[in-house]
Amino acid sequence: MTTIHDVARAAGVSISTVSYALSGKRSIAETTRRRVTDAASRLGYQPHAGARMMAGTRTQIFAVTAPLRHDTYAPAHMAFVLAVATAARRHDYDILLLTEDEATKGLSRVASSRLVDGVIVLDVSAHDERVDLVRSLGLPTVLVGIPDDTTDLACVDLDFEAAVRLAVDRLTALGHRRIAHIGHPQEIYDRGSNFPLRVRTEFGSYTGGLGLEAVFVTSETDGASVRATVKALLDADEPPTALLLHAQESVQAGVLGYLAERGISVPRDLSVISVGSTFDTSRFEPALDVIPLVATATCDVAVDLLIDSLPFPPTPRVQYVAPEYRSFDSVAPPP
Amino acid sequence: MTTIHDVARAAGVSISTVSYALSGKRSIAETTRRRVTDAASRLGYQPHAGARMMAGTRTQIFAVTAPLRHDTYAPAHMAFVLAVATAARRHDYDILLLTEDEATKGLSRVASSRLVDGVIVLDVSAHDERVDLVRSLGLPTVLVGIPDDTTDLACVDLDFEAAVRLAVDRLTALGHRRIAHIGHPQEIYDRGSNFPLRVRTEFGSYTGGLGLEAVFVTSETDGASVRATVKALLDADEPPTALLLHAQESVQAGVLGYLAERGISVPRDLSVISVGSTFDTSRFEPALDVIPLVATATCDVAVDLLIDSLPFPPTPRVQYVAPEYRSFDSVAPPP
DNA sequence: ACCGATCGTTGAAACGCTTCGACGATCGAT
DNA sequence: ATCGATCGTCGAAGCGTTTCAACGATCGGT
Repeated sequence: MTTIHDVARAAGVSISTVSYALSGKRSIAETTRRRVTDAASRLGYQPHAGARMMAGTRTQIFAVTAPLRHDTYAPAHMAFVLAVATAARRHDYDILLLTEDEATKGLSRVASSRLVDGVIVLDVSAHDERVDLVRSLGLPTVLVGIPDDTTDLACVDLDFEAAVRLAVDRLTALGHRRIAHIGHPQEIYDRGSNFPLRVRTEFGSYTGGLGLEAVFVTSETDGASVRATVKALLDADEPPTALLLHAQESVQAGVLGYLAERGISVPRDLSVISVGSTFDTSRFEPALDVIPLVATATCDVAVDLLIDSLPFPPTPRVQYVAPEYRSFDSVAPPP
Repeated sequence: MTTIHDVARAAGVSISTVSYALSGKRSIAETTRRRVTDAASRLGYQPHAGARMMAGTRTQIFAVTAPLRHDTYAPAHMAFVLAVATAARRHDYDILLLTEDEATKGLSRVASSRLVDGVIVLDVSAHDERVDLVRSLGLPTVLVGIPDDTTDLACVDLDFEAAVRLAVDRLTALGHRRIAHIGHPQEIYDRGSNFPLRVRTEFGSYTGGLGLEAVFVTSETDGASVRATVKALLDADEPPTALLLHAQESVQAGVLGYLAERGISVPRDLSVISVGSTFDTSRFEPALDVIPLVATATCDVAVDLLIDSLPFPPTPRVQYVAPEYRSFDSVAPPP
């Protein structure tokens, strides 16, 4: 292993000069700096992580806690973890993965052992046990997702409310007055899951404010339930002319399958928009207009927030990421 | 932050006594040990990770590299990462997640900065660029999956060959003589993906050795291709009486869907076994007998191998995890 | 030609831990 | 009673880095 001593010797300077030359924390003559960086890269010098943690104030590691609940959609989950890792690497940070059963114990442990400089908390639910913990830990932390009580917390999330309004506006602009929102299984709402609730609530109040006829329905995820849900919706006296989907991939696919089966054409007979989806709706048959939940967008913001505040906790705030509408021609004026 | 000094003062002993009492590396009088451990837990003492790395030889961190290819099945991927993390925690190890674009650069970095004590390489393919790297790094490493050239490497994987034999034996015992193996898309085999090839090869040679009529077919993952593949199989002159499935979840579901559509009853008309699957085949309709690829089983072995060898690289070897047959009544004698 | 400021560089301290060598006390064997 | 071995404890060195205080050299202003 090559140490800072080796580099110093090779460059013919003292170790402090090497340290300053590489960190840029003091002015160093350009020629000296070159000699040092050359020697360093020639020897393949990498500072000893432990020594750096010990002497400096940074560990260059973030902890990420990402609970895997039984109804977690693994691809999205993975995408968020990866997005955090990628964003962190851009700032020379590595990611320490804390598993669910370690969510609290693990956080305390890495905090008091000074292993990490900060924490990214993923998939935050309305009442999340990790929230109180990070508050008490005083470790720089950013939450991805918004809990009920955001006191003292820095949170980042897609602006689901704006996303709903964006979708509804698009539909009303085309003349739709009767819109149905198909959501997640009931259990999700009961448990206080974060954004499904926010979507549902905003859908209710925004359409209400506009004087629209709006219906909200939950649906279990199995094929039969999905079909039954959509059937009930379409067989009503005054069926909706547009659907706002916020549910898992298989459910949305199931809805489209059932529509095709009944010979209902999208968007001619019925307009459909997918909101807050983490998967690719352009590969559906037919492709669906979508206001996606983009892992990279959200996680980039979260990591930037954390980096900027170091070594202190970020200023408490709720940072919304603006929604973006992606059109694949699944909406049209009502028939 | 409470340091070893604080504990020493509280317990009325020297810091070296604290260190020995907590590590157990020298004999300490029982009463002294008690005083120390009491003080430590009372003060909530956690050794400083950096200091420990610096002084000791262990960092208590493993790196995990888990590339996310475009055809990676995310739930399985996640399950393996989690399984490694969980197994590692049992030995007081944390997991540093290396993302795909960092697969090689990241490995070198954590190696030369002495950030990790070892590496777990997940989802190894036949010709994996990470393999040469870990060989040259000399860092204790265990691969999950088996590359073509295993020289100097410690590898762990399900015994896919034995799994195939187990499945075939089950079928022949019931009297089946014509078995078809539906595999992954052609691309997967072309790329040299590891276990799909091993399954295909063993299926060919084992059924050949038994004098069975065996067919191997690939299938793209879209619904139409799956249906076409199965149709061709069943419309042959002498159609198979049993299917051995080794493909992704949607393909296996598609096969079952098409069978149902054609009014073919499993297992009355056709026996079906799923091999090396990472998902839950018992929730299929009908449920499928399966020889699963269990993430926890494999990763536990991998982590144990690594832990046991520390601080040296593990003895090179290929360690197979025995397959296990789980019956859900999807096989029966041929009609 | 001299003084103070600025610039580039250096030695040394400090970070918290592990571990080695040493030392007094205790004990069993002679 | 004496000696050697064993046991429990301790002081101090050392791990590789960052950073502070300090120092000589250079330079512009008088």
